[in-house]
Amino acid sequence: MSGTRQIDIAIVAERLFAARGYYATTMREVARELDMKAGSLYAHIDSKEALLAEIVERAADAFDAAIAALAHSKEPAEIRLRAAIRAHLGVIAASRSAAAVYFNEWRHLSEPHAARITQRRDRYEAVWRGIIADGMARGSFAPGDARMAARVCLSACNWSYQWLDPAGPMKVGAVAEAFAGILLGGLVHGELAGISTEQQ
Amino acid sequence: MSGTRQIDIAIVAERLFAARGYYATTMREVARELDMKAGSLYAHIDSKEALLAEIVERAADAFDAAIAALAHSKEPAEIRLRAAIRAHLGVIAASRSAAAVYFNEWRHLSEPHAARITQRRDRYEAVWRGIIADGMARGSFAPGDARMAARVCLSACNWSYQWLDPAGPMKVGAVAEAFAGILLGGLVHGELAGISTEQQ
DNA sequence: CCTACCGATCGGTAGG
DNA sequence: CCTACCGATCGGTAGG
Repeated sequence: MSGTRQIDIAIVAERLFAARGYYATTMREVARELDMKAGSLYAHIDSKEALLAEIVERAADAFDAAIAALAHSKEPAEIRLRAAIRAHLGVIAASRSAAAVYFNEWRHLSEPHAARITQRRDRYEAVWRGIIADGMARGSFAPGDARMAARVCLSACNWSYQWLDPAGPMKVGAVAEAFAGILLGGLVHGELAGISTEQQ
Repeated sequence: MSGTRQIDIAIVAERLFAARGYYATTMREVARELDMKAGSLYAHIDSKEALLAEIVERAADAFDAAIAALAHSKEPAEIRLRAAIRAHLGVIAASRSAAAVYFNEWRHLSEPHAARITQRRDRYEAVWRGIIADGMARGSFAPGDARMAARVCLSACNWSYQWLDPAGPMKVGAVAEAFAGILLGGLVHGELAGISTEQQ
């Protein structure tokens, strides 16, 4: 279940699943990068899908862990949201391929598992929504639809996995500051009112 | 090349590619939804990949067309960016599955084609960057890194394909207003300075 | 961890 | 547009 060889396999699979996609990656490719034969992989794993499940679940763990301390913090909402942005981008930067698999390939999990991931993602989003709703309630953010505002923030942060590169010219902390500057600026000073209830 | 039957095939393929992914979708599934046999598809299309290429290219056309008038408009940057957000979300809402294929499956195109799509996407991003740089130069947006700011805005808008639903409780126009409220608020009033050049 | 292999299925074609 | 089929390749297993 957790031998060192099993970890090697997961690392290679994570990279290939991220680069080519789950279905486009064959177990023969995974084996080849480890100088093994495809059949030998199954001494360490149960199935290709179990491998995907493990990678996705571990990525969800990383996101959860990164904001766990913020969920019930008593800090002001601006501080908490800024920290959440930094944490979220930090997880992505620390493992772009895990993030890519988490965001793109989870849907290839079969049914009890896919629903579980959706549920975890909903809970994660609820933490962001809670921070923003708190800021609106206390008046540090402009009043508005916290659910939609959380989605705007998370959408921006999620997509960054497409281009965020820790080895790139801009450090992850600087990218997080840019995100926070715009998103917090918008939440504090933007015109969010009126987007709340008048929709049908 | 463009018979009505060929369009039917593209419509079905677009939906299945979006729902299951390119590799996970078989030509037999596409055929089955059209009450055909798999082999018969090839009287109308050249290959599975050519079908993907057509869908992706058409989606890129839709995004380009939606902001074409904004690229060289003389309007103020706030107006243009707001219009770009509305247009972008409008394209996604009008065809979520095309957007999903465009964002997720283009990488399965083989090489001259994949590079072409990357290039088109870069040019599209450059229009957004141009609008934001213009706003910063004229002082209607806070000074900062226009490239990064454009990425924040586009990242938020792109990810919306994951949940934006024209049949949902919130109208697309209202969603666009929420996006514009936060993103424009952040660009106008946010703290964007200092994120520009001091990175490595 | 390998050899050898299995049934299933894939994209695509030939010939009508 | 169908029948019939092809070579290739897939995830996975048996038996060592």
